[in-house]
Amino acid sequence: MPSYWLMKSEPETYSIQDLERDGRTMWDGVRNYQARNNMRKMKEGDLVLYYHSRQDPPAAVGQAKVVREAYPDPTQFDEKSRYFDAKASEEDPRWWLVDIEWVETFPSPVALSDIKSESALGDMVLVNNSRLSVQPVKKAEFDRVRTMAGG
DNA sequence: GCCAACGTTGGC
DNA sequence: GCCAACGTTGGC
Repeated sequence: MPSYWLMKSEPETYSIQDLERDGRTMWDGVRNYQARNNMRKMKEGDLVLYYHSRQDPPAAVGQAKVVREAYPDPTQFDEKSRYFDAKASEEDPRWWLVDIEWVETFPSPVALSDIKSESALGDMVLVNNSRLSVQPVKKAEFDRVRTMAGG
């Protein structure tokens, strides 16, 4: 049985349309331990709500699937990368990532305001800790958001 | 673009 | 190990 997650991205950086075009991507650049730890718990086949932050309105915009379990984020070793981390080494990586694959772009995105006004979604991490960029979601929450997205 | 909330760093 | 200073996130 898959687990469910929510991953945030600023659409200007990497949108659901970019993921749809690319098919799959490496979720690099996460530099928060809690978010990293969540990625390390992910299993192949887990499902992800794709969320656009810092857009108007912020919204859940689609669905993705974990296709490769956690491995070291190569950008932490790349001095030219903005994600370079001098304290990380190949022997002792700090940052991990997963690969995800596009599943669906929602026919109608579910705005944060709609999520907040849905009482069944009141316990979502999204509603209570707005900063965590990779977070667990309950199956019932995932299904509810999917239903609200129509189509 | 502002700024509150949160996370991290580093001096002590 | 505390906590002030700083940096980042992300809703508004």
